[in-house]
Amino acid sequence: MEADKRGVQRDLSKEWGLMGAKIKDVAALARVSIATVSRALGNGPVSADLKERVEQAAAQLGYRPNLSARRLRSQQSRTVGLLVSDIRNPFFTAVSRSVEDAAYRAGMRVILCNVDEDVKKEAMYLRLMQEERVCGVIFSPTGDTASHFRPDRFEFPVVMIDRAGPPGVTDAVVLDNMLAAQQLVTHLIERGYRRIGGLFGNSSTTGAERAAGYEAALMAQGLPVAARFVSPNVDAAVSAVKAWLAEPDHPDALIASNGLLLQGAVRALMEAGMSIPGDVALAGFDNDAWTGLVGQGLTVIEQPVYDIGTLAMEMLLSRLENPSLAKRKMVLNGVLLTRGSTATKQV
Amino acid sequence: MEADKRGVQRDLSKEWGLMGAKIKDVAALARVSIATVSRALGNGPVSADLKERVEQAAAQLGYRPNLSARRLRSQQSRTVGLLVSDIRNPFFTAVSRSVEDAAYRAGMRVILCNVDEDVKKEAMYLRLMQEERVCGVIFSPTGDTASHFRPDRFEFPVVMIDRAGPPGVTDAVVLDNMLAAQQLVTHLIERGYRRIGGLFGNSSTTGAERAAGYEAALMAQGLPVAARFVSPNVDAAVSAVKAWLAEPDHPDALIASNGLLLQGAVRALMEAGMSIPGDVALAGFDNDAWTGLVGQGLTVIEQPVYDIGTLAMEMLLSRLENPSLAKRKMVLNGVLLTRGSTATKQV
DNA sequence: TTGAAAGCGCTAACAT
DNA sequence: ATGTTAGCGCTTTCAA
Repeated sequence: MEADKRGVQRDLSKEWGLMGAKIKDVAALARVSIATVSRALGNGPVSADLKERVEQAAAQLGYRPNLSARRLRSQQSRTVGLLVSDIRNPFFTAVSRSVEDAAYRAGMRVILCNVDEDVKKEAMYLRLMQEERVCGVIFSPTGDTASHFRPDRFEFPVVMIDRAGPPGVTDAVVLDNMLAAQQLVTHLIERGYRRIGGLFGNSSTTGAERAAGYEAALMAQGLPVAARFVSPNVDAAVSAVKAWLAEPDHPDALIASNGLLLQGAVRALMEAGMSIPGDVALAGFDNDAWTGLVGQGLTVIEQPVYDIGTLAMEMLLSRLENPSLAKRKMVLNGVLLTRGSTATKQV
Repeated sequence: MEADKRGVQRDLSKEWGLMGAKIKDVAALARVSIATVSRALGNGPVSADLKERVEQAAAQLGYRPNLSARRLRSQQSRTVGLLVSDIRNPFFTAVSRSVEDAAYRAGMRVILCNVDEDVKKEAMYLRLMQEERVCGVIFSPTGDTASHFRPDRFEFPVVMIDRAGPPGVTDAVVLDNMLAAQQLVTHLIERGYRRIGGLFGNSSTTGAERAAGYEAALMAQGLPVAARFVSPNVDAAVSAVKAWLAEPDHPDALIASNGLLLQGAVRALMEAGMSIPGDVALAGFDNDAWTGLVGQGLTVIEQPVYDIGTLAMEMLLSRLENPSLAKRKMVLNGVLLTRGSTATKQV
């Protein structure tokens, strides 16, 4: 033991930033026990001079604690998982930034997983979250996962974002989708449009809710309903809208239920040589950066993206502190941004 | 606060019932040794019937191996880190998707970290990568990190993407930035533009290289050089371009060195009431989805985004297999997509 | 305040 | 082919 200590010290003092130093190397160099090192680097009670010695030794060795060992021993991962349905959707990148900010403020790490609207990947990632023993997961469920989700199968609490399941199953932070869609439709009606088509994602509760709001608003005015459901990606929207526009009595206004579909709608209209709003008015969800740059700008419902992430994280932390609390669903409101794409209809 | 967090963990395990089954529980239920369980679930030599029994027991208990324990014991994380400079930049989300695809094909996980063009965050994440004991890191360095980077301070190999440091320091996959910028400038000259301004990111080698190509192409033709450098974000570009346009002899064409700056330029032009390309022609980098939707479309250099991620991952894997290989830099070529924003100048 | 020692859950030598 | 056992690097009792 004595010999060991001296030997280590000799070897290490030569090296300037020896890689792969372990806690016992630091202990040897600082001539303290490994327990003292652990306490000095964590927040245990250590005398000032020992703490100083330990920190110096750690710095000299370039010591970095092994997180696997730490997590195994302490049984805490201080990590939350974030499963987003599609990383290419700016809505989710914005949310993930705020989740990460909030997590770091709370001293937690984030594992960001891109489910890519793929149920298999989603299941795989949920399994991974268990294997990583995360404290909790913020989750935007794909397809009908939201309705089938069994939180009792997981050892961590889940906060759903953007898409929620049945009430009382998990916590959730969502937009008031029905209201938002109604606002959009009402706005189009006020601007003089009567044949209003709706393009919705076919793989989320969000799409369904927005479709419901769309229908309700139209039926309240006795106007015809024409909702179409497609995969939530640009290409699917392009084909759907192109086909639609080729029909004789196509809509004179369109709403798209997320940023990707909205983008597809714009492309389809452009490729069909139609003007916005001259031939077809257009409105949608998500105030993605580009929506202000197309034509006279696109009218959209802006979601409070940053708040959604922050609130989801807060909800998760409060759930961790108080697991027995009743499940909560937080409903936020979007803001209608009126732009040129829904200018008053010219007759 | 500290006690709170520890308390939280204890409560959780009780509250969520299902105390995670461990390998010894599976062993007990299957009436085999824990080593047999480990082998049966991994790929050790196990007889068919025991393997069957183990798998059944594991399924029955909902057993999930503890990755921290596995990694600690096996001394390998099978994880690569991916540090991107800005997750809001579609270039990086596209790259991250391909990195992830390639990683999973190789049986590895990815930790995606958003550095947010912040050197402090970057240093923090590099530290984290060490603590996670990742096998390697794919890294888009911020600011002048690329030139100062000391790979010998890290225990893992690094492949830089998008931005490379001095030759021979790390592996890298980059675009031929000089050539691409020259192509853009040459194209504008051919289309009749003579006062060509350049807007470049001030915090990356990429911006600098593209500026160099821009200057070279102009000087070769004896045309005036007017390069400006700004933070690589939309708002900075908007202010810079607005101020520029207010000057008496402002450019009649502009190139922007990435998708974010290009977006800012479009906004500035629109807000200044200027037409593209009538008042000012515009071209840039990155074929982001929206660039085809603005006006008559924006002329851009398209990067092989998916390939960049795939190649970076391949390079990392080959480096892991053969650490002593000489450092390699792979240079890819962009493709010029000509669109309406650089239509021939009208006199 | 400090140190010795017992594991966290798992894999891999080494036995059988 | 299967079981026994020794740790991986760390945190955290328990003593002193």
